[in-house]
Amino acid sequence: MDDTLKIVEVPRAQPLYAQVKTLMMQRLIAGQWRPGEMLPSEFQLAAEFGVSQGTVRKALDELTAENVVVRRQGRGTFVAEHDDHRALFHFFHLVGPDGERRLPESRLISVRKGLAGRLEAGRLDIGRGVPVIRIRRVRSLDGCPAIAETIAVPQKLFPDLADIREVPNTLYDFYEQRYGITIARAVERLAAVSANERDAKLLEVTPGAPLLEIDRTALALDGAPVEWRVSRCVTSNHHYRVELG
Amino acid sequence: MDDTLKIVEVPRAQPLYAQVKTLMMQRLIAGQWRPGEMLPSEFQLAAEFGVSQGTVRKALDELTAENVVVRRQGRGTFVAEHDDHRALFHFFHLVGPDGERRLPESRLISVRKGLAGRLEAGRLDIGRGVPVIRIRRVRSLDGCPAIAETIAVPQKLFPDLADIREVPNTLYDFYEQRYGITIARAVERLAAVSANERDAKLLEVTPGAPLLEIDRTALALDGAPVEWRVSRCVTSNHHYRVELG
DNA sequence: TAGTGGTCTAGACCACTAG
DNA sequence: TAGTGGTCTAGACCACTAC
Repeated sequence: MDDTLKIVEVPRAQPLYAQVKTLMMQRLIAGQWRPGEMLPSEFQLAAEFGVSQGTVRKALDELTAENVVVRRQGRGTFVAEHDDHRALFHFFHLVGPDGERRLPESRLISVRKGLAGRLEAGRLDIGRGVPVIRIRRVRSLDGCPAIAETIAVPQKLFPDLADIREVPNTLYDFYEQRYGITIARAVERLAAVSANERDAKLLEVTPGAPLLEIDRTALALDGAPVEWRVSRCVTSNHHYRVELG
Repeated sequence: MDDTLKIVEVPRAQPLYAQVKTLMMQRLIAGQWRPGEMLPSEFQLAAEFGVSQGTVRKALDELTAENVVVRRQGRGTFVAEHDDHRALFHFFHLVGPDGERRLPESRLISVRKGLAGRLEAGRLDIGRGVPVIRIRRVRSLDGCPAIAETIAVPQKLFPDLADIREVPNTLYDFYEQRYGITIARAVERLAAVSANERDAKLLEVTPGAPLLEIDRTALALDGAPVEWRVSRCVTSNHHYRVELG
């Protein structure tokens, strides 16, 4: 077709399948394909990009491995969505003594507007003094308060978040549905700290008790940081689980 | 060939490439292909297994993704080895404030024989009272003692380990070269704890100081647990880094 | 130059899903 | 039954490595 994008300009700068993958990624970032939507079939995509079905498949295989799309035999290829299961499986690593994950319950403490401090500015890659929204909450596991959480996001990306009365338990699908922001990846920094007075009150432990601090920066599809979250966790009944390849 | 293994007995119980992968994995576990060795080429493997080159490639792609083999264009496919880089990159997650990894230095405290207690028996999947070897050491980062480590392994798998005077810094390549045991995967359980008297002395902190406890079970190629390691870490100058997909 | 893995194609058939 | 992804094949050419 005339309006088909020419992919190869300088031959073999990148493999064809990588170019196709980049083009599809760009559409996903631009919101041309929305979460939950079905993508065109392999043959349609192959025709559109002017490559073979196998090349499209290789690009889709990589996007599948990165949890960007989900493929279901007989049904089609869909843009990945943030449901409870994904939140729990990919972004929540606290498990009980049995190794089983549990979805925590949340109690909202406050939602406030503010201006980015040094740390927030660094983590969110914005300037100091830029408006942010801060959320505080306590999350419970098995009925016991276990996680004291502070969340900071740029106000620009989440315009009316500060006016929200009830914040849902799993935030990432909320970000996606209400603000069109998909959390694709995250980096966590873990350290052991001592509970301060406030932690102690919220988590019902003695001041000075050891807590696991999880400092998470969450990134959107395009790699930009969009949320900074610090969770202080009681680990007497739960632990953080990591699998190493 | 006459002695070629027939792969398909019940057609399509598993995809062909998965069967090929399993067969190759069995050879790796049996030590028929040793770490560092070169595997036959795709075409040779395809001929041997009676499948096409593409099917072998798919199996090799998965083994590559699992860090079991390493492929180098123009050279061949090799059984993965435990070098310092792999130890650092796949099995060591403590990084400095800049996010860079550093290889820690080790000071050996003791190597002792003993009998498996309840926890050791559970983690190593052996019976209580089975002979084990316990290693204690302190590891330093940037010259400061930062990790107090206790390691337990079944004596049966590491016959003369208790007689060793000097234990090398990176144990996994040592296990591989001396005992033919390849560590393929590991599961870590993280929690925050308070330093006891011994921790405090070894790590030069005050008793009660918060420490990050890393409880790791390391698994061999066949999935059997072969090492249990508990590391208590000072995280005032370093943190444990996790990337979430 | 020969041998290896890396890419790309074209086409076949199977397994699953939905109407 | 039609359409989708999943598997498998056969063959071509390229890029890299070693001799």
